[in-house]
Amino acid sequence: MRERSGSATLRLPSRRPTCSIDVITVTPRGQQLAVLFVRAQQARARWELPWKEARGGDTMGSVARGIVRDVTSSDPAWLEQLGAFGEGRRHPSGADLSIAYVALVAQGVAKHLATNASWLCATDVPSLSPRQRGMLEQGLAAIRTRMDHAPVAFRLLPAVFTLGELQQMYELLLGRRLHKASFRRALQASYLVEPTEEWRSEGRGRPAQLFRYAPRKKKGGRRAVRFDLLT
Amino acid sequence: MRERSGSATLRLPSRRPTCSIDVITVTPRGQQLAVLFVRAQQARARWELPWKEARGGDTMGSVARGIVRDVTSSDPAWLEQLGAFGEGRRHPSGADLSIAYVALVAQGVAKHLATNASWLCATDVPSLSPRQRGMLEQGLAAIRTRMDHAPVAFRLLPAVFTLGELQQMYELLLGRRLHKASFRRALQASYLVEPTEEWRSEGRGRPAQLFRYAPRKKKGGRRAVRFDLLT
DNA sequence: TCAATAGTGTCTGTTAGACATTATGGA
DNA sequence: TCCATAATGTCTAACAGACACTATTGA
Repeated sequence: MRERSGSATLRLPSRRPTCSIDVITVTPRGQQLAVLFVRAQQARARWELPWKEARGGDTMGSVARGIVRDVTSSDPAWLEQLGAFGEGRRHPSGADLSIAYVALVAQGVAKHLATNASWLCATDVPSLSPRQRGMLEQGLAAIRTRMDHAPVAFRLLPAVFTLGELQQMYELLLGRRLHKASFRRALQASYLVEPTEEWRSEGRGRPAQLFRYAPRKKKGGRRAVRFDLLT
Repeated sequence: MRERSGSATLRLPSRRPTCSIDVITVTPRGQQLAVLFVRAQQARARWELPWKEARGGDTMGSVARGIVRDVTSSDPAWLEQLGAFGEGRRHPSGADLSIAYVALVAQGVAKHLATNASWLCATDVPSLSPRQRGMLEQGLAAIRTRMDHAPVAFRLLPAVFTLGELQQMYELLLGRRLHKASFRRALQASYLVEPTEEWRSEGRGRPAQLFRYAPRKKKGGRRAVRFDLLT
């Protein structure tokens, strides 16, 4: 690395920063979101967000994806960088800075969870290091606000699903209730799903028609689905 | 740094990554946005986004703020992290990864621009390294989409301003035209400004009333300003 | 028949955007 | 008087959300 800086005064270098890649891995579990944690074998070990030391060789995204694969033995349905967290030194690794990623994993796909790994409810997370606590908070907020939910929701569902299941997935990701009629209107306008001939009965009540993900553009292009909709 | 990783398989470490802090510094200039670039003294030197090597000692945000101060001799009105960029090795510094920040500087505040620094029009940027090109693209997009424009627009304007000037600032930051009547309706509903007794004439046409930034909450709380408004 | 859930039709208040009109300065 | 710009009033189509109603199953 060139020992220059773009017109900025150069401080005396102390040392190269140490750097970790951390992943906030989230999965739907019933009516809630669960977050993936790991902890060391020893007794009284604290839960941590899974992380790995960053080295010069790999791209950050592939390291993050590898962490998810190693711990859950499944590929994330969605993976996005959250940002770099460096304030304070309080990270399980002691790294100077940490690049955080948010990953979404489909429900039940992670059959072979690593030992010492566990899904914990997002609303009741264990005590973490300050840096990982901030990452987790921002990561859950990013799921609610930053991502485009349409393509993700469908990757978290089976190939066919009821509109009720789809709405529940949206509500889980957005973290708020949606209005049923408005949800279906917006969905119809978005041309994202098409009905199948199948129906599924949950045991009581009227059976629900099954739909599949089939994005099409119609006249005037696909309308944006707003989903501001509140109950 | 502990030589462990959270339940993930550990690759053979190659070396600690080298890391730079880069800043996309943007300022309003007339009807356009201008971006801050620097270049080395030598002949045929390419323009670069200003950057500085990250060391263990400083927080990333203070390094980014220092870069803006050093080059523009003014404080940014807004500074936010864009993310970490590490794909490829093609950065002026040769750093393995770069933490990018986006900064907004008020127009005309930067009186003492560093030598070899220049504001270039955002729509006509020079050839950059692949990594910095990606950063710049995402940075300009983040200004349009990610930030909350209300508090920033006012920090980029003088203490009193016309509603036309305010709308132009919003249009500049959002990168699109707004509908005048809708803009003023939304502004009124937001309780963000209050009129002064002054008027300013631009030479021709009816003089415009001057307003000042005075956020208040009224009954039912401040309504969200949507500014989806298109001409 | 009743409970429970799926799906749909209608109504209303809100509002973005279009458009027109008035207000007020300079040339 | 004419033009340019500011500021404001009115109209309409779109739509979020509420509500009620029908449809279809199991108990």
